[in-house]
Amino acid sequence: MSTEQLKITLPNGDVLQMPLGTTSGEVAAHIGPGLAKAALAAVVNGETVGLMEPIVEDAEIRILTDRDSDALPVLRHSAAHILATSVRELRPEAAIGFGPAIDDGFYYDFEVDEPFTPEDLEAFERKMIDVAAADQMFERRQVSKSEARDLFSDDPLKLERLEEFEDDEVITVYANGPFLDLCKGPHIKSTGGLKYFKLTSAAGAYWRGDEKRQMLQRIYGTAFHRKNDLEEHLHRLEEAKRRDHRRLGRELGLFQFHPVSPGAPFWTPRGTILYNTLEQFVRTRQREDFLEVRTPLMYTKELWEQSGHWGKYRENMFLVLDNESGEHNMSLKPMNCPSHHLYYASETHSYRELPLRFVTLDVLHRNELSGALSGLTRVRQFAQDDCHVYLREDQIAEEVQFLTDFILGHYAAFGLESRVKFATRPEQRIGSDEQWDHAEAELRQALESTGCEYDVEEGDGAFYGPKIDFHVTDSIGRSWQLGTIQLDYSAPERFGLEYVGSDNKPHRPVIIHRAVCGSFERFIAILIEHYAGAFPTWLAPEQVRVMSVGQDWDESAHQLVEVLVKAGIRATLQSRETLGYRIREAELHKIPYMAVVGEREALDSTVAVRERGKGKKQEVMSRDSFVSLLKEKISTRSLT
RNA sequence: GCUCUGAUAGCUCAGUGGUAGAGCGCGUCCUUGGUAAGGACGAGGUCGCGGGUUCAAACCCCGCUCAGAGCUCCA
Repeated sequence: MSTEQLKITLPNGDVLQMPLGTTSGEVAAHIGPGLAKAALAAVVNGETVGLMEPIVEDAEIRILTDRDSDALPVLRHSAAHILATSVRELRPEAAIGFGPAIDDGFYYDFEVDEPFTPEDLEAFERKMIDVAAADQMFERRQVSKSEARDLFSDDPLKLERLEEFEDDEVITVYANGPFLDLCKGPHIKSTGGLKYFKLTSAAGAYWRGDEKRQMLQRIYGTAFHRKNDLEEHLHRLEEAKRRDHRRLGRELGLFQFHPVSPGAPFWTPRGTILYNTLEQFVRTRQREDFLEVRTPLMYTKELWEQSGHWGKYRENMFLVLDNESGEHNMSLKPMNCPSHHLYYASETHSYRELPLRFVTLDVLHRNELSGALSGLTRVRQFAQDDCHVYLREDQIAEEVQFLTDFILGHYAAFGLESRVKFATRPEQRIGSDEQWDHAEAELRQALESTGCEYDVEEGDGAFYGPKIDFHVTDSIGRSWQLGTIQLDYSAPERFGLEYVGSDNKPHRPVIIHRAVCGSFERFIAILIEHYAGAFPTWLAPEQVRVMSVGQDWDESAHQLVEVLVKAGIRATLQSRETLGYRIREAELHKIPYMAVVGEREALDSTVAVRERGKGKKQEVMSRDSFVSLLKEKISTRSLT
């Protein structure tokens, strides 16, 4: 029997002739011994596969080494198996669930009687080192479903998964040493390929993510090809901890929480300045093109029935008892939309008036699950910079362009980099396919016309319409979803909204939901972490800390404070303790400017200015120059 | 909400079935300072709340509250 030849195309365009059934590992070896050694996996016709898998058709092939980010999930998935191998060795009674690679690493779920302790994790980690040292091969096998049933007869969770396959389906299993898993792979060659890894945490997780099913114990870990990458990753985690807004919020005295109102922040005087400054910034930017309205915080259920919230969102609403009827037939508002719709409907509108943009910064309440609350990023009471635009269909493109510029401009003011995502129809939705086709086309075209780059997220739209989501990346590379532009054809129907067209006939407007900050609370949390608490001058709760060298110069220092305050600058005097102590205190509180007054400065009306984080490098300037410098920084909202 | 972990001074945390500890912060006094901690003394705690076990509970057990991690990634 003559061997059939395969055409193997390499990334550089070279074509190799290899026999049918050649493995990608053999291809790598054919290219060179260096590559064979470095090879971890391969991409064959777009699919990531292990090196031992035979190639059965002509293929474009790319060998993955530790330089390819595509190779990381393979390593991490193998790390998950090595973890399970170790857990099975130390805790043989543990039933194995799933163990995939995830964005930052991997996890594996186990069903055990006793949850894992930190000591268990350490023991598993040590055992993983042994397993890696044993250099067990990852062997891929294909079996029938009934064979698989025998192989996994002791693994109830695997058996459950197995039953979801067709009876004649070929099942792939992977074995390394004593450990066998139902797994499509691919994996690295052998356990020895795992060198730089760490188990990070353990927590409960529902079997198959279903809260009605049993709780398994999940172990999280991460793994990298290179030591440097692991160290960088761990360093990033440390850095995130250092910048945690909950910690900085306490240290800098910005906000507090109290058990008597879970999920609702208390803003301190400093935090309130920060909040108000942000709010004022938002108001200033919206003064010309938006109409701010204040609306009630509480509504009867009739409104929520009309908006659809009573049916779909009631679990998240704080219902209020009406003493007269004895019923919970009112609710604090979780969103502003219905009140804006009501206001729109209260007058007859001409097509000439549109677009109309109503903005409300009121307090909203949403009853989030207690376990979901977290600092300022997930709260029960917050305020959105919430806007609803009422417009004609022919205005959509122009409006989306306007709003997109507006939103991106907001993030740029804080030095936040942004990314745009276009989210299309979700599975659960209202409205006909024709409506969706139309809405998506409109929105996409509008987005195209802005010229900004965007990713498409299929199925991620709101149930009433497609949307554009705005994500920002903070200074340590974490991504946050903030702003949104959502097209809504449904609410105008529900609320019977109309405008009078040039034909003197009623027409239905379209609504765009728009938020920029998301919520002020969350946005402030992001700012705190982004700046690590060192706010630019215009945002800093205290902008200048004035200190005298000694009490003899207190009077002079006090005069400087008065000049600064009169100029609208947030300045305070600190004259106790030694100068060194006060400098340290001001640095730790991340106050942008320290202004020192001593004999020299008092005599010629100057001030010695020290900038936060710049150490001893100081500049002596006239008091007028200092005031001008500060005014310039503040009015331009300088980020430096 | 569910699983696990935790809750001790304003903050960060140590600690033990038998009298409550440190550092920082705070107060008073001394020091009168030139750019990241001057010194002395002192005040401050129903050890989260409620029950139980015990001669004795802040410590052991149960419940509650609040907080933290996780509960989307699918052989």
